[in-house]
Amino acid sequence: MRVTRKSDYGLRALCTLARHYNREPVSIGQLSAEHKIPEPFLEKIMQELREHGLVEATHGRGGGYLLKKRPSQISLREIVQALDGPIALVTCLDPSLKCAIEDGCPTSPIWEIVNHQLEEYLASLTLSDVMKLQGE
Amino acid sequence: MRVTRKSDYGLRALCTLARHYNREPVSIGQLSAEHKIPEPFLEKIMQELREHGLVEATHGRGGGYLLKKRPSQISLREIVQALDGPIALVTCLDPSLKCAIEDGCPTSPIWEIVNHQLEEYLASLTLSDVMKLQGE
DNA sequence: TGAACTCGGAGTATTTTACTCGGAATTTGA
DNA sequence: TCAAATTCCGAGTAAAATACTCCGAGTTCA
Repeated sequence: MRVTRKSDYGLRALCTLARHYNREPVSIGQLSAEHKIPEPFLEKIMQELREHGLVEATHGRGGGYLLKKRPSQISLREIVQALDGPIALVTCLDPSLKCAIEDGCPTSPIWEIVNHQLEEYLASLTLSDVMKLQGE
Repeated sequence: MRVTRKSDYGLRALCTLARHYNREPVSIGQLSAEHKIPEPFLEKIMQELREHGLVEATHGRGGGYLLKKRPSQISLREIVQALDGPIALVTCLDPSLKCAIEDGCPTSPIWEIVNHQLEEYLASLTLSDVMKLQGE
């Protein structure tokens, strides 16, 4: 029942990018220094976020990453899905796998409900909510 | 973002025990056959559930497990906590560990909220809800 | 007394997570 | 035009968590 460190790190980095929204790009070096995240690992994370359309990168000197959408348009759900893959509380619910027990699985209905609830809740929270909570 | 197989298996086994509530105990052998769970693994799971007061065991021939409380008194939260440990979406929130970033952690407030929401939701669902959803 | 059970501790195998490494491509400034 | 600063990409490795197994001992009952 845990989000991976990738999602945790990713969210932290995105917070910084949210602060820099509409300003100069932020490099891996800066991001990893600010959040104490190992550089090469964060590099992978940012690449995945880019592949999923959450950030964009500019190459070369002075380059780095920027949010591709407004902070209020980026939900926790997108972030977690981008970095951890589909949200599936039990393997049954992972679309890339199939449930071992074809039918009459006694527990999948309840997990489906919980899973759906969780997804919706994560979808309702955005980077700007995260920012708002920061000062407190 | 996944519940371990222990919780998944545990819930399945508890469903069977719920059907047998106030009847004869059910052995590991029966439970593992019904749900196709490896016997020695299920044995461990049932032991943990017993240690957490969710089931009770009777030894010897004809023995096995029974629910210790009514199905409507056993929540998904208890089950998951018994088998997977504390519900903590990020390591920050695990009471047995401490957050690496002492203060000013930018993301822990939001995770705390999501975590709390999830816990409450799991607490609101009980074994009898799981049973009700089964037939459908 | 022996078969059908659980108990408890200590192990192992597998999978997932958390990272590292190195070389190529791109951009900018001196 | 060259060197520094950056991302890109593919392939790897290390560590940790999960998913199990094994075995000997204790209980209960017929």
